Amino acid sequence: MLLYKISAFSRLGQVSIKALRLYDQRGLLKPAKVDRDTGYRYYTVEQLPQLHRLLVLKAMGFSLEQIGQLIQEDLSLSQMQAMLKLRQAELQQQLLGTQERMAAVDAYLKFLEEERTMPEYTILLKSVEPIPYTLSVRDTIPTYPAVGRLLTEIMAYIGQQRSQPQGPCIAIWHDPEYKEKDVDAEAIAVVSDALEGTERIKHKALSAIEQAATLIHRGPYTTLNQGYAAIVQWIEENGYQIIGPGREVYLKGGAEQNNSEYITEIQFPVQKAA
Amino acid sequence: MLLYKISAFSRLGQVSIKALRLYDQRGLLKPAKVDRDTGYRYYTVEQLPQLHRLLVLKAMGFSLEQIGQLIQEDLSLSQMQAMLKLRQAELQQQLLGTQERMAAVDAYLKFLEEERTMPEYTILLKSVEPIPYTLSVRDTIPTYPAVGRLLTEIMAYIGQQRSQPQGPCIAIWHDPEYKEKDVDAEAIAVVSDALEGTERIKHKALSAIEQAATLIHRGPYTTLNQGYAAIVQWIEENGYQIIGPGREVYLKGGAEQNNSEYITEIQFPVQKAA
DNA sequence: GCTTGACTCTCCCCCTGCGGCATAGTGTCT
DNA sequence: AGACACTATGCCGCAGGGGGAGAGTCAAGC
Repeated sequence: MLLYKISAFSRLGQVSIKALRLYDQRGLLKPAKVDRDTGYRYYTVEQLPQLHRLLVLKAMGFSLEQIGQLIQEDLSLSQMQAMLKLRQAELQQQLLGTQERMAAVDAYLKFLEEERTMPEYTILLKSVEPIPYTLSVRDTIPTYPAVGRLLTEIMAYIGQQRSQPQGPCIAIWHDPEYKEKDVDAEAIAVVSDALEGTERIKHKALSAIEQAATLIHRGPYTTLNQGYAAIVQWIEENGYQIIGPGREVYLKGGAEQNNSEYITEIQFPVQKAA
Repeated sequence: MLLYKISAFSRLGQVSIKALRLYDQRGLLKPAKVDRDTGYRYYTVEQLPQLHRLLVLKAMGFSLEQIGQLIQEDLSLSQMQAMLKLRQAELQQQLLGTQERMAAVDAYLKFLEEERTMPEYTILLKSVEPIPYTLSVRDTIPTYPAVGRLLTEIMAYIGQQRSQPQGPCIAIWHDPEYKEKDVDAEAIAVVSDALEGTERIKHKALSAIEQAATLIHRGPYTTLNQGYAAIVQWIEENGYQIIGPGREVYLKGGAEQNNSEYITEIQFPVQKAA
């Protein structure tokens, strides 16, 4: 049987020498013979079909470890099918991921094309972690800014209990639609675990948001509506829909209405529209 | 200005501490202040919008190095657009790659579903490297196996020149369709660079194939038609079309017709059908 | 037989974007 | 002052090899 040295075999199989050595090391394709003295690897053409199979599986995106299992001789048909289906699902996931990235790039390009200026807002799709310990007051308030009074109320209670907030304040707007007045609002402060609530100030956990469109707004509260316009437009243009109440996170804020240094994060739970 | 330690800032921004330290090191997001003595990093909420921008770009799939360029303050609109378009093209490539992998997995699964048996042939889509120095005879021959005589002719010439073939023999079938007789065939042997040709035995370079569907067949030449059936079916089912003459590479072969140990690679130049 | 140049071997570092772990120094609360 | 939670740096690992160093081998020409 004619033996080929590694470079000849590499030309026959159109695979790099480095790759062949790696496949040997990983046990995917052992040379037909290895010289005991010199360590030289020798291959035969009989191994080309094996290499071919290996490359086919690699072209499907299997990892070398998976390929190692797949080229076992005793692999049953159903095992093969199971791994293929798994790979199919993974590829589907990857496809969705790439498509989302594409959509984000496209949207950004479109924005630059139309506005001819760097965007003031960048919308980020992300998951929002749950917060296990919070104090919350939910009430109907006359106008949006009035949520400040609910927050003040909670902060007063926290101070009275000789404790401190453990993170930024949060507001949740429960109305399914925009309302000018009589807003169903919830004010939330993050607290340490030991602090208990009252009848009005309830202790609760704030749930996570699997997928949220988020935006960070800089400037006074009076300009928040610009941020809302941008995020709602983004959600529409990117084929998502709002599936829950929006949140505002007061990363840097206070009681004044027009302090231009405030920083607020707007979060909307969304999902891909059908 | 309120300073946050790294874990607090990591919670605010929903980014791991490890990532923040990496971004610092790569110059993507330097902390507002670093304690000279302890090395502690301190961040401000002002940096949340920056982090946000960074995450947006990351969600588009940019590498950290690219992000480093993209968040320069003096980046012009057109530079931004150029990088976005580049990224768009890369993502498009990635999308095509994943779709091809999906198609390969799907085809394999479908085969297993229908045949309920491990396939005898594995078709691999790959590029074929050019071969710079070859001797070639092209002629019309009565039947396919008669190409052996052309090859014998070339080998005799090579031996006469006191040289040896440098790789496997190759045949190219130039007929645009299958023909029973009077086949337009080309026989090719790989030689070293110095060897010159004759009037009949021409010295030429064998061009590369950008994308070829390839299959490795084991068995006598009389069973090659099974391999052809499999590869043609695969090409049709996977939405490709043949765009050039097919090749046979005699990886292990000889003059006999029914030697069952022969190994032959079949190559068809293809492209995605419109 | 000897030299030369082309191959081949094994090792080690590098790439990405962090996660995990080890070890040592800090901050804060009782 | 001790305990515990944080933080720092630094090293290893990941997948699939690429690149290169340093040393040993092979084949051909003289």
